[in-house]
Amino acid sequence: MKAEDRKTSILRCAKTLFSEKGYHNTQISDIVNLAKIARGTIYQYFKNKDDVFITLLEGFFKQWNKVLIERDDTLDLIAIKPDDFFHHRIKTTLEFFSADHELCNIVLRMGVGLHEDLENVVKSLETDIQKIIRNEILLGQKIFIINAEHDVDLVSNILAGAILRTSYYYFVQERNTENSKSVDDIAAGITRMFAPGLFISEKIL
Amino acid sequence: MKAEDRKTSILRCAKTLFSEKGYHNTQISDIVNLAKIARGTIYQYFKNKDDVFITLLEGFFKQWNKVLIERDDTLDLIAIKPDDFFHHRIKTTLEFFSADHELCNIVLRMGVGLHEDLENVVKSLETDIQKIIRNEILLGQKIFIINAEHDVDLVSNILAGAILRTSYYYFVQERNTENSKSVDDIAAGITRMFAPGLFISEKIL
Amino acid sequence: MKAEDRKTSILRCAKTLFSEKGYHNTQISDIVNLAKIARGTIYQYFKNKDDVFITLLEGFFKQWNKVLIERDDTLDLIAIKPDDFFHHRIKTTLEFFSADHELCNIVLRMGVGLHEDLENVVKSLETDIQKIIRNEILLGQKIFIINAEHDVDLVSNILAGAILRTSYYYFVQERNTENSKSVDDIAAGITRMFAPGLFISEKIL
Amino acid sequence: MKAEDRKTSILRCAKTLFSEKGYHNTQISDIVNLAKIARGTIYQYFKNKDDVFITLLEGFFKQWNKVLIERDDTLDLIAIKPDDFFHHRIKTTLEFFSADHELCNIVLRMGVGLHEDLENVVKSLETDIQKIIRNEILLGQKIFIINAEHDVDLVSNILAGAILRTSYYYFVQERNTENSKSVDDIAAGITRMFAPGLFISEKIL
DNA sequence: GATGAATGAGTCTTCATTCAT
DNA sequence: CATGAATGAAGACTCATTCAT
Repeated sequence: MKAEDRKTSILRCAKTLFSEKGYHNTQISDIVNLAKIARGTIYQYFKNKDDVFITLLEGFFKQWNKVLIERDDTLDLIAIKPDDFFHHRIKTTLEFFSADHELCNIVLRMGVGLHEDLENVVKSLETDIQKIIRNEILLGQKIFIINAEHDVDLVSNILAGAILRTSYYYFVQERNTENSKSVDDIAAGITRMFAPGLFISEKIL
Repeated sequence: MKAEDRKTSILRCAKTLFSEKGYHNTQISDIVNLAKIARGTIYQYFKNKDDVFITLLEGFFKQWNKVLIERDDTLDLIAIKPDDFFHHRIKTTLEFFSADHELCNIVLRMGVGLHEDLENVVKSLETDIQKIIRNEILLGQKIFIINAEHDVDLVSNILAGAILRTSYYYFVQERNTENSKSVDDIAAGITRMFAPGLFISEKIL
Repeated sequence: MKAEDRKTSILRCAKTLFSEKGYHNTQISDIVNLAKIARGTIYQYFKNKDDVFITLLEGFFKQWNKVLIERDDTLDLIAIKPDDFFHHRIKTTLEFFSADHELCNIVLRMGVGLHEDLENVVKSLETDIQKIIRNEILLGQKIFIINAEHDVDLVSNILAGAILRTSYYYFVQERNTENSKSVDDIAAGITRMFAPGLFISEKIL
Repeated sequence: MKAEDRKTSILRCAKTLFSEKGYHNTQISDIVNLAKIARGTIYQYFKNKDDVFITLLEGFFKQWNKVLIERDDTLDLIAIKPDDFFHHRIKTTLEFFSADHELCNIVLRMGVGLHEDLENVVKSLETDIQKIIRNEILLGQKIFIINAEHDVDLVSNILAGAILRTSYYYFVQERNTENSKSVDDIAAGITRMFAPGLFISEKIL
């Protein structure tokens, strides 16, 4: 197997296990067993266990960013109505989470209670998500489509919390149950909830 | 020292440490050192490390429930306007989190990646919070003050996510920084965000 | 409660527990719980855990010796036939074991794998039993009722082993099952087995 | 070192220590020190301390059975006289014990006062030995060479007890003292003791 | 590159014993 | 004498990481 493929295969196995059992309860032996390689081989591709985990998280964040940008290219950013854009963004993020419930589980529930270093990686990831939302809101306020009364920090945290928890609920916890919901429905529901309070009313009407 | 006091003292020390370092990186030795007791003493009061952690979480949930009920007694539940009640509930919960940022940190960030048993305790705690919110919303819809269009599961998760994340942001992460905010302001901000979309408009006006 | 009674009560509880669970798996807490006394109290009556165990074993051996001597007083040691005497002794010992199956269990199965000191106590106890048998045989050979061909060490060990194991089998293992046997039957069976080889034939016929 | 060799080496060291100090007083550190390996290495080959001990006992029993069967192949089972066969079997077992006095010591004296599981292993081992003897006697009775008056359970326990104790006495306790005896002499002595009572007289004469 | 045996620091947990009240 | 909270030495077991082959 080529080096790059082996690395990918290890990451795929690690993702499954970290998602199922969390960081601490996933042993190096679990990963190498699942990947059908020898104990020592994993250290040819990763510095240590933390390195495997961080590589996974970083890949996730890069991927998410990329998806957001690609999807925006399909939109007419001038003509679009504010709540349509809100809905589009929510939906894109939810689709991303929903496509990989293992990654979703790791980011939303796992990987905490780690060493200080790792802890910071996880924290900054959630913070990054919130920062991006924050910038969107700031922009919205500058161009008078988002109510300027709202505190931008507060609202970005509200949205981040709502999106992350909703993703966890529908894509991990209730996945494949009768309670599950389509991404469309979730995005529409979130939009319906937030739009009236978020956007300058005239623009909506 | 009397037995009950010692137990309380151990719990207080454990809370501080679990909050600072997470479950896995808090050693029994850390706890007994901070509590200034001998290694074995902690095992007179708790079956094992898990037992300490679970006792902490259970105490938290009971406490939260109790605070909610007590605060409701000060309200005229008949006369109060829906968004005032919403604001009151948000504020009470935020006050509770804000009063004990260590517990807040444990519940919102820590205690994951644990054994299956423990994992379930933590999960069910967050689920409990969401279930209580869910019931409030259901009630609100029945008495026509909350928009029946909203899916009750979705909205309760949105609110739980928003509240938990906001609490974490302001009470743990930004605590004592220039970004920090009063509970009043946060509650008002959350209400302002949700009220327009949540409540039947005539009732608000 | 008077001091002597308390000591007796502790010993009785300890005996039950040592018999049930063996030395290592019997905790001081088990004993004090069963005796309904405080943890520290046991140390008023015994130097330590070993002291409790040794007191028990020593009491047993004194008791056994006493019973043998007392029973012999009821016999006409001159007139008795050799196999009757053999039968009498076997029976007395078996009766003694059978009367206190807890003690029997401790002596025959438990209390090994201990500290060096304790180990020696247990060893010397079994050795004492064998030594006593040895002396009887030596005497029997001197007065020409026991076949002088037999090696006295060997035969005494054979008898000790046979008796100890038979006791364990019938009084501990098969106690209260359909396999159980009366002391009389066991004694008769052992006699029937040993008499022909042990005794000078003319005396038996 | 190859895996199988290492396992064997650990077992050899463990046997020496369990025999010298008993189960409870043999620490994992003692074993790894003697085997000149690291603390963790032993856990690559055995689940835990119990596993080492049980492996040892099981190996012993398999070995003993094998030796008995192999030795029987050298006999003319039709022509042999009953007391010769008795003598042969006693001798084979004694030789086996005598060849490995450490194992002998473990089986006859140690490994008691353990957890319930282990206790049962040890018990069933002694029971197995007795059961095998029992079957031989039953057979002897069926073909009219062993006195049918004897209770088969009783006699098998007598023999097991006599053999186990004699082995312990000569191969552990008095090993290398002036009291020690050759295997031949012990076997002859036991035969002389049991033959007259055990076998139908005509067959002997 | 791949292997897997070996390592040993790090942790939890137990339990006999002490001692202030 | 009795109590029971406190002690801490001791021991089993884990698991990320290394390294000779």
